[in-house]
Amino acid sequence: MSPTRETILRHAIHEFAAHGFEGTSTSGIARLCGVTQPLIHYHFASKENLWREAVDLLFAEVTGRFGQMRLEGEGQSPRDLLRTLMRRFVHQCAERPEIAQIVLREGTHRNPRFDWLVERHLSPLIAGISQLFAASLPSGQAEVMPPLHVVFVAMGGANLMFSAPAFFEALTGRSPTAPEIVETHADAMVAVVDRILGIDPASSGVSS
Amino acid sequence: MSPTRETILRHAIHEFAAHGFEGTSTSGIARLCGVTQPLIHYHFASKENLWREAVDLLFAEVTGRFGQMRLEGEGQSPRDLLRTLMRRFVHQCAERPEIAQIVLREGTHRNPRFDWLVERHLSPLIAGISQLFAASLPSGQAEVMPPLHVVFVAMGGANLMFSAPAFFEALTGRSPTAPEIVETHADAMVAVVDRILGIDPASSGVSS
DNA sequence: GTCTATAATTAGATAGAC
DNA sequence: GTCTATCTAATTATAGAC
Repeated sequence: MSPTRETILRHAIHEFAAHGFEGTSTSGIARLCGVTQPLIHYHFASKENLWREAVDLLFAEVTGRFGQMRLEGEGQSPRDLLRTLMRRFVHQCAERPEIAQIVLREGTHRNPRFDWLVERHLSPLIAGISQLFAASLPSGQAEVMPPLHVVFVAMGGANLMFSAPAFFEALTGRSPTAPEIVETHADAMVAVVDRILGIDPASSGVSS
Repeated sequence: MSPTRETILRHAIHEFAAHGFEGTSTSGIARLCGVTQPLIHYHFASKENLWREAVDLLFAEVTGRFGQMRLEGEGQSPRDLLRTLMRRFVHQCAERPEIAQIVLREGTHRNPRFDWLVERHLSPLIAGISQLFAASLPSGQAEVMPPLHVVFVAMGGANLMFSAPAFFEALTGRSPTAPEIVETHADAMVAVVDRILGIDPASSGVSS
C-alpha cells in the first residue's frame, strides 16, 4: 500500500471514530495528512468508500488476532479459552477504541453502511464468542442469562470506559488507558466472567 | 413551555442522539418539526444552546426517577436497593437510549460540551451508584473489582444493546426493545450483579 | 412567533494542469 | 500522484417583513 493511502486511512479511522461518518469531513482528514482534499478522491473515489476501506483496515488486525487465538486455544477448555479471550478483549478495547466507537456511532439505527459492517466483520466474531459462552455456562444458567445477553454484557462492560475515555477521565482525573487501569479492568472483567460461569473465586488462581 | 419549543426539543434529542452534535443539522430538525430553520434560532439562539437545553430535558426525568428511588429505598439494604436500581436502569436504557447515545457520542474526547454534561448531570449519578456498590461488595472483593470498574461494567453491560439497537437487530432479527427481551436482559443484569456481590443463585428469589 | 431572503462558510466532488 | 481552480449543495446565523 502506498504511504499516502496509509496515512489517509490512519487519520480517517481516527476521525470517523471521533466524529462519526456524518461529522467527519474529507477536508479535515486531508488537512491532518498535509495533503489537499481532492487527493482523497483520487485515492478513494468517495467519502463512503474511504469509510469502508478504513473499517476494513481496522478489523484486519482484530480478525487476525482472534484467528490466532483459536489456534493457540486448541486443547484448552472452553472456560479457559473464554477467560483468556476476555482478558485480551479488554486490552484490545484499550488499544483500539476506534472499533467500538465506530460500531456505536453507526449502530444507532439500521443503514446500509452498518449492515455491511455487521455482515462483513461483526457477525462472525459474535457467533464464535456466543458459542463459547453457551458451552461454558453451568446447566440451567442459560435460561437466566442467555449466551447472547452475556455477550452483550461482556462487550459493553469491557468497552465503555475506553469508548468514552472522556467520561472516565472527567470522573477520575486519570486516563483509562493507563497500563495499571487497563490491567485492573481486565482483572475485574475476568472476575465477572468467573462469577457468571460459577467459578469459585477462592479456588481460582491467576488466569492470564 | 410553548408547544413549538417542546416539539423542537423532542426532535432535537432524537437527532443529536442518532447523528451526534456535528452530524445533526438545525435545518434537518426544523424540517422534522414542520417549521423553518430560522425559527430554531429565535427559540434557542444557537445550535450549541439547543443541544444543552435538549440534554437538560433528557436528564430531568432520569434525575427525578433516581431521586424518587432514593426515597422509596429508605430502610432497604444497599444490596436490595442495588438490585432494584439495576433492574430499573435496564428499563431506563431501553426506554431512553438517547442518554447513553449522547454520552457515547460526546465522550470520545474531552470538549467543553462534554465537561458541562459530566459536571451538570453525570457526576452526581455515578457518585451515588459507586457508593452503593462500595457498600455492597463482599470484603476483599473491592481489590479485585473496584467499585468504579464495576459501575462501568454495569452501565456498559446494561446499555450496549439499546445504544446500538441496529447491532442487536442485525444479529438476531429482533428489536432489543421488545418487552420480553428487555425483561430477559434485566433478569440477566440482576443475576450478574448477584454473582458479583456473591449472592448464591440457589438461595435468591425474584428480586424486583 | 413565524416567515422570506440572504450572508458567509463549508461540504463532497470534478476538470484539468503538471 | 498531487496540485489549483471551481461547481453545486448544504451549513449556521442574521435582517427584516408581517
